[in-house]
Amino acid sequence: MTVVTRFAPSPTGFLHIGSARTALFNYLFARHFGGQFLLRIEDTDRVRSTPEAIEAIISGLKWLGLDWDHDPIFQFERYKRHQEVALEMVAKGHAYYCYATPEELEEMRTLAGIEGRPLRYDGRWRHRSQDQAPEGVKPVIRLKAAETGETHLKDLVQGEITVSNTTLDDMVLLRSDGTPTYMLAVVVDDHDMGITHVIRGDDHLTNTFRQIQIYDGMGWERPQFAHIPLIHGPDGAKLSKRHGALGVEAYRDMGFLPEAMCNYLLRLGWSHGDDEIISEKQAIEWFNLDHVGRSPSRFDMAKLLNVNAHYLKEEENAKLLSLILPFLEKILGRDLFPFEKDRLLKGMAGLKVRSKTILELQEASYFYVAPLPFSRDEKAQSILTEAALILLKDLKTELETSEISWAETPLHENVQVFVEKKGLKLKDIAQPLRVALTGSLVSPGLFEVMEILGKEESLRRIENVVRED
RNA sequence: GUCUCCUUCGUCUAGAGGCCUAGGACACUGCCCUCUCACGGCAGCAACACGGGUUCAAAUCCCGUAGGAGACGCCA
Repeated sequence: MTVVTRFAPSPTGFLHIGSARTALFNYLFARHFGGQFLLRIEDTDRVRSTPEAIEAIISGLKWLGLDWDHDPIFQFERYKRHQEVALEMVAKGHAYYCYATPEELEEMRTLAGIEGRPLRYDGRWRHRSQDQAPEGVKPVIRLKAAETGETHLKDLVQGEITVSNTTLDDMVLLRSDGTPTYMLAVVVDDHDMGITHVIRGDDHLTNTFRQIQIYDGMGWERPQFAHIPLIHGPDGAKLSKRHGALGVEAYRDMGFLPEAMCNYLLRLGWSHGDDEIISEKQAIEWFNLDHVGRSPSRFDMAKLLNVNAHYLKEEENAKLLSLILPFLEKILGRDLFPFEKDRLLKGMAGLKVRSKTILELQEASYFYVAPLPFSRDEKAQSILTEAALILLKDLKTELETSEISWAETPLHENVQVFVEKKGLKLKDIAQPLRVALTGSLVSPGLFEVMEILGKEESLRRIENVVRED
């Protein structure tokens, strides 16, 4: 049997981090078994579904590299099929028309709440005949759920779960306007699409028992279910916007790499022994549902940052350059010259080990192309004492006249000798020199920077601070 | 309220009755490296929710208790 999984988001907002993980698990599971991963947009809520949200979901998935098979299926386009199934359920005696008004239902729930009963529909139209239908009320179609016995579910993550059928309620399958509810549409679509494994958030776990009633009523084979725990915020409560329930594009904008996001999300709730850094190839090879945990996990920005920093270090320099280019060109208000790109490319190795995100990388790299004079903060400025400036001036003269080749190691040696002759240590000139070259107290290694900037530019930068007074 | 699920360091987790004096990673602390900041290396801190069983032996199995989460819509 070929494995077929699906990701079925409702386009009512961005692709948030929990959904992204669900998509990732479905993707990996399908790829692991050489099966198919399908995308279905659940847009039956006509009021809340938007084209922008559809776009956000699709671009989010693409960014993460979770490519799906075939064209996406839009659930709303299948509403006739859903109606057909609802009617068939009525014909088979597994569903019935209900004429209760929304006000009536509201009242029913309030009363149940007061009396401490479950907040469920009481089945008042279950046994009434349609001749008693009130004038002008359009009915909904409700499931005629089993009232006795138990329903068993062997969930691939949660294990065996049994629920008494007395807790099931007669949920709405078809709304009074003829549109299907989620409960009906998922089941029909999952069945028609040949989904073999439904991997979704465990907020759907209790729904599953109700959905099983539809599979059974229609005589359809049930798929395998795997309900994965939700992601919680750092405080253990449901993930909210305050702590990370952002769209994946927000993480992209914060400077995270898609590989890092996937790796982090994968390890949240799933493990493979002590492995932490897992490539996509390896993830596909290793992933299955056996090692998905059953308890909810908390979103931890610090760990995400760490994983991102790792992938940043591994990433190719040219790729990183292409990621920071738009930022630099925007600040400078012009395209970069080839020699500037060249500098950045050479400097990338030293820059990327010092950055955790692309945003940090952008800022850290700016000095390589920034125009003189640098804007310096107070601390950097305070390093440039009179004594320091004299020292820099001497150093400049020394470097100008020296015949050494302008490369990291000889520069290091040369400057070393220079300070020692003055009875000083390298650290005595290091910070002033750094401020002159980069405008900052923090940067890649001095001599690496000097080599990359070249003799002319390095001396120009030193001259620039020396001349200020 | 009713039903269902969950519970190992602060966080993510390893752990399928003896390999557990409970391992790894992040975070944190200290040291080393050192021109700054990082990186890297070394070391440290730190957990089986609680109470009963079963067993020669339990983090692992069973039962309670507590705490947490989810579901209970003509939302998905």
